[in-house]
Amino acid sequence: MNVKDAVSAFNDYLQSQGLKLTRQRALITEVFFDPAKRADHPTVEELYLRVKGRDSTVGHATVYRTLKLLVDGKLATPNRIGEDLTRYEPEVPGEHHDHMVCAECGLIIEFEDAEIERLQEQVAARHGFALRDHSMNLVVAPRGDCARADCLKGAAGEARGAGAAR
Amino acid sequence: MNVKDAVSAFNDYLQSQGLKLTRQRALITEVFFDPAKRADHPTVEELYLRVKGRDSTVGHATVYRTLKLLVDGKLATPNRIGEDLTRYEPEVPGEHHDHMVCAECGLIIEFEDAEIERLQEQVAARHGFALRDHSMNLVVAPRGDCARADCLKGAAGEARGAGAAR
DNA sequence: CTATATGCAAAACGTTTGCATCCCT
DNA sequence: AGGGATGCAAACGTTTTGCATATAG
Repeated sequence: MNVKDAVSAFNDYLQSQGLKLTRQRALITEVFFDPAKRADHPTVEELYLRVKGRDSTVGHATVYRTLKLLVDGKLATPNRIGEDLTRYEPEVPGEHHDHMVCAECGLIIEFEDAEIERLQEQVAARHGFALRDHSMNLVVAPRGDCARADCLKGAAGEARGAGAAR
Repeated sequence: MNVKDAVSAFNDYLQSQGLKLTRQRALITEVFFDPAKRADHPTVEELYLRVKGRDSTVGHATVYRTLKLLVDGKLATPNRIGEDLTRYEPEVPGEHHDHMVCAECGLIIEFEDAEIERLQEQVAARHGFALRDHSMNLVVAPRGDCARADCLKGAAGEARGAGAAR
């Protein structure tokens, strides 16, 4: 999903709700879906600062409010990966992935595993429920040294969709 | 792990750190490990209120500070199951489980699945990491009506109906 | 035009911390 | 006795909200 599609999808959502695509909302969405930053999971503050860099008049509240709308419109997902801050990640409709965070350097790796998801549904079913959503975060440690920049040393990119550093 | 063992284990930890087992710390630990409440995952506020019921002089800060010590001592685990609040759960050394939360009523069910855990290790290994820890939360919905006797639907205050609205 | 959105600053929330006092060991 | 520990309230950082003004459609 490129920037233009994201803004367009957001606009569709806004219109369906009788809301408006303002200059600020478009800008925030553009910055959030900026291809150069797609791998990270910004906090509201980080996103606010990036937005501010392009338009210093945008206020804190607008970023919070817009992020909430993006979540409602399924274009963003809040994620509490670490411990404290809420991070948001750009969402590509239809795709799903979980996270792996390196305990040494904090690198966040995305992955998906169909087999695990199948088992999750089984577990829910076993308790009489239907699986509606899930979150899974693995805390991992490198085997050997952690070289920060490329913590995935030796990680021959197998498991597809593992959009780690690139 | 019963109440007495928990307090004792906490005391061991405290002594190892040159800290003291005070009346308040013992009380908070007792309340936290109260068998009648072992299934739930109290927020700091909930625990504070329960403690306050037994000794109204205990302050907010002490509960926060003690909970942090319990976490350091591996007797408690912070868990962000729903969306907002941090919930703490009594930890039994050697045991592990994940959570399933009902989107309708907020009921939290604990489960463990060896197969999923095995796959998690595989995923980590596939990326060149060793699995150190993980958290997994399933958001589920009852099939049809929630017929569970322990369905918390309508139970204000406790476990807020996670997720749902999206 | 009118409903919605904005920016600001203040409020609200959970959590932490400084400090004078208190209490374990 | 003395180094923790406590309770209180003030401080904190994040997120929300009230309000007067600005703007999209």
